[in-house]
Amino acid sequence: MDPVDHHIVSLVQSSDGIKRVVNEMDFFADDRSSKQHDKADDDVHHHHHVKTETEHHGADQDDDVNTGLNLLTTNSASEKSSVAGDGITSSQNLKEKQRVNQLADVRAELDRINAENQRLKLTLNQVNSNYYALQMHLVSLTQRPRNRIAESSEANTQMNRPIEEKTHGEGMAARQFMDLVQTETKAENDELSESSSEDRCQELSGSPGNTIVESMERRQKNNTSRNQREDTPEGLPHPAGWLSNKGPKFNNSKDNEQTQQTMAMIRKARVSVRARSEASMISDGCQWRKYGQKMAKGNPCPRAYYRCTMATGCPVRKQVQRCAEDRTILVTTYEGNHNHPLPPAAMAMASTTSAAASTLLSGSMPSADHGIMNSNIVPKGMLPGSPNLITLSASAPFPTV
DNA sequence: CGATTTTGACCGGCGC
DNA sequence: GCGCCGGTCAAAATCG
Ligand SMILES: [Zn+2]
Repeated sequence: MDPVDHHIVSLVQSSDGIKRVVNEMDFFADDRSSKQHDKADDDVHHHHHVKTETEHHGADQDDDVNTGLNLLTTNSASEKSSVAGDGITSSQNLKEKQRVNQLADVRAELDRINAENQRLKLTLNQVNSNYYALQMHLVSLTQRPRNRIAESSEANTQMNRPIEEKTHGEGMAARQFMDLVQTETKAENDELSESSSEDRCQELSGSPGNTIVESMERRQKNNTSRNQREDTPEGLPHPAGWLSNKGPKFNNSKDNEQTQQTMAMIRKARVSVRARSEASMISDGCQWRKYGQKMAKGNPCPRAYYRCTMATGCPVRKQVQRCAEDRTILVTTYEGNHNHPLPPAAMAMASTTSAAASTLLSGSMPSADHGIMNSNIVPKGMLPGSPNLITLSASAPFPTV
């Protein structure tokens, strides 16, 4: 159980590749140089620049702080003028000067700290993104041998039923992945989620036994809403934990943007898995509490809403729905990232989904080896009793880059 | 008795 | 504003 998880962590921490990758990301080199000067103007400038792409909250805070300082200066200025009438001007002036200097220093310090904060935030984004990429990689690596074993040992009747076509499909899978993502993302699929469920079923049945990867995309509002919206992502799992021990410097402002987008996407990522199952719910290793059920408009099958109860406050939700006519197909859509470590069985799936989603949505991982990722992403060996896994798709709330 | 399911109410977004 | 719709809440019911 734990070994797998632990394996991930250790691999993350000790891998040279990661460190190198992390080192590559250094997109505030300019800031650092300017920061060393401690020049207020530069900092302010950067600050402003940052403000545009930061979250709402931070900007407000900054404004508040600045106004407060300004008020202070005005107050002291008035005081000075009133006192200056007495006659002792030089000492007062000096005092005043000192004070202003102090204030400037404080302000500069504050700006610097803000910049630092911002930089750390970006760093965290980067690291998270890479974490997901690596996680996916690891899953793909750990799953391939398992599948091979499963294939070799044909004895298992219902357990770990390997998907048959996998032999040559490995390289294909990834490519299909990307291709489909590209094409389908480009093509306007307005509301794939419900209305086109029939189509998807057809697609699915059309190539039964073959892994189909779709990318459904539900555009919400404008693309503008992606930059901010950084409000306490409770969905972020352990990565924050091992992040703290290191403060790597980052580079590559180009990757930065991509990373941010990727992270934003990962946060809202939806991964839908369609499986062929008679059971009403596939066991994925997590505990779920049903919190709702609705009848979908287009099809007679109700849709059930579940919430993860493995940890209090885990934001992960999933909805399970049966396909309209082919009732044997069960569509499970996961949303969010787990708050807590998952049991390994669940990890096989969940990490795959989230990580695959990250890859899907970002198109290409920032500063990660693309070559190694071509391994099979689709989870195959699953929990006993779990049906053949047919499809996996991810959706982004906005058109992918 | 605690956890989970059921199920109608409720709510926010969106199109008219 | 109104009604539809997808999604969630929460009280009651049910389960183990
Ligand atoms: Zn969870």
